[in-house]
Amino acid sequence: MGRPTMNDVARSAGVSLKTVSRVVNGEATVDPALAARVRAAVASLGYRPNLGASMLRRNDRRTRTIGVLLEDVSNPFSAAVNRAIEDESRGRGVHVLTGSLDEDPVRERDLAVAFARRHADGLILAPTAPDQGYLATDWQPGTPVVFVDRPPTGYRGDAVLATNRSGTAEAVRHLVARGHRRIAFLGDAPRIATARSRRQGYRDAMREAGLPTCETVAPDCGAEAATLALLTLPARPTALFTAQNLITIGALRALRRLALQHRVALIGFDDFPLADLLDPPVTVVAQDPVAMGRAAARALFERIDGHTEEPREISIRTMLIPRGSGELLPA
Amino acid sequence: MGRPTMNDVARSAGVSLKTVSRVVNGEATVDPALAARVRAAVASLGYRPNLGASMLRRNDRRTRTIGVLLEDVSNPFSAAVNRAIEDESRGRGVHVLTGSLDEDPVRERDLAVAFARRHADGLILAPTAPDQGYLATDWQPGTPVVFVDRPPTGYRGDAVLATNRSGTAEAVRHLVARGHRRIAFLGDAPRIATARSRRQGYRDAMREAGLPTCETVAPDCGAEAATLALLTLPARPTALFTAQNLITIGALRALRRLALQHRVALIGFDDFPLADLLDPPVTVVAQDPVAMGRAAARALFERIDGHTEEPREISIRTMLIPRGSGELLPA
DNA sequence: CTACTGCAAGACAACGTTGTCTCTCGATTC
DNA sequence: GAATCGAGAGACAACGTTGTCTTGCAGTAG
Repeated sequence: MGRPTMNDVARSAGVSLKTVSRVVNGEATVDPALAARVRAAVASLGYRPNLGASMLRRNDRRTRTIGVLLEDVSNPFSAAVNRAIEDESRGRGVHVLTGSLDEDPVRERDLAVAFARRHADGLILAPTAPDQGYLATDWQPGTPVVFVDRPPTGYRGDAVLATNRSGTAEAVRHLVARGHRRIAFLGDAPRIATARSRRQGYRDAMREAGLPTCETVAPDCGAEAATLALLTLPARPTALFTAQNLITIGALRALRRLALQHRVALIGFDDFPLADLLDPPVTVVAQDPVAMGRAAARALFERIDGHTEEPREISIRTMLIPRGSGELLPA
Repeated sequence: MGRPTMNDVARSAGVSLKTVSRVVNGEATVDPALAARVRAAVASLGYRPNLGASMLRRNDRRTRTIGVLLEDVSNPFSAAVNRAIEDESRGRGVHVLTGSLDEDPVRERDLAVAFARRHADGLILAPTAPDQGYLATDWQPGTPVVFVDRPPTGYRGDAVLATNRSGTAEAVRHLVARGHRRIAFLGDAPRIATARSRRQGYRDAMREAGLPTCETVAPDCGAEAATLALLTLPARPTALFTAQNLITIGALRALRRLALQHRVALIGFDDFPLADLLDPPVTVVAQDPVAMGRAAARALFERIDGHTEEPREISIRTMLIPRGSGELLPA
């Protein structure tokens, strides 16, 4: 004997199947006495409606589930986006299936397919594959996709992006204004869209100031080594811009190691907890992952509700938070 | 016209519905020529099986979905647990529905009910309600629940717990061994099970050493104020044990504010990023959230696979990581 | 040449629910 | 007092799949 069904409840209450359905769905056209009998039977049998079966039959064909694919739900940025999406979904009775991509294009595609099979009502995706063209065949046409953090390639959809380029340019100008002329940029591989935008911002500001650029690609795990190499150059930079969280932390370690943390300025992209408790406190270009998650969820739900305008690009402003490390003057 | 169904594929390939089903499910008893026709039709129509309908009819009645309810998927501990569960599920083709409870018992129950309606195959729960007795009526009997981080009350199930009590006692002994006699404990309200265990560990060690206890309940948001109050007492403690992440950080801020960070020792429960870059580096009792998530997921899958032994309690060892703040000597 | 075997493929019911149609019966209207 | 109406309740089909049973047909043995 599996779990009880509406039929079991109907038999137990001595009414028809359909009457149970009406009571369970709160339709008003049921005699209060019958409704009470039904509710008693529901309680005594421990009946619980089968959402899958109900979905199958209903006209709106909604599973009230969305898929969320982020870089890694355990990193602070993705986790905050994830949480904001959850909060935005809660009020609508929508639940969230999550997946971490770890920069793996195959996983991105596999999980998109898996969520499509589950008939998710929509997808929020921080793309990692070089191209999202596969969505045209693997994702259900007509079911909305909203991109977050990184723009899509080869597929059209709303995108919620931080002001990567202008935010970085602002930070570099901040360094220039304090007299720095040798400002190095440490960033991710240009394969990643956000890395490209931030690099552009750096170049914008350096060109404006008529300064030569100095760019390094720093792998997440090798950021400390890359920074050490940079800082032991003959004409070492007097300021660093680190274009991503893990790189910032690697750079901090390198500066600490060389006891240069009070002599070389540093601004990092993306805020992190305790940045203000370090010595010196770390100046950052803060993103607003909560606003990004919220905006993405809202855009998705608008589409799910039938909005059918041209895809939009929604910018979430970054904010320069001066704390000390970015205000150090050149030696 | 909605998305194509097996029937559409069958018509398009000129075969029966059932043959399509066989091909889609990879059954061997289909003529290769027919199978090829079916596959072509699947591709050309963009057919994607409806997992909900399939679930409904299949004998095993599995949704290949589990529910995960944690304190807050954006806090580093929960996020790491969440990620470990995801990794453990991936290989089994199981997807994860997540929810954040924010210490709200109502939300715990509501989300458990919602996941039950969705026929999740199992639930991993970090309980926040004072009692999980509701599961007996609201959760499907026979569908497994595994508890993580905190033990259940009023319901039996496997539980994966950190060594809260012994880990705390070890840390307090560490302080005692360095000559501290006035050691204060700052912890969460005793409503929370882990807070109680850690408090017990503190009492164990203090009694062992014959020292008087000094305990404060510090709300997450007011940890800094609570610490300030404690440190301005006439006979102020020479060492602090903070029983939780946010409290540790509040205490750090308070110590910094009073410029006591090099004079009052501090050990915190639960590690956090950058603890080693602070001044002084922060000694912690580290939990292993990845091991906890993994153990919980494995236990759940064993139950789903039919294991039916007595519920177990699985301990995940904490580890004292001496970094500096816990090795300061009393003034 | 007939009867039997085996296997591929189709017909049909069923999973648990909701949409639609029909029926009954009491209340309202002229 | 007969015709009309409305509302509550049930019968039945349908959603998209899979389990089971039946059919048809080729191959084999007697």
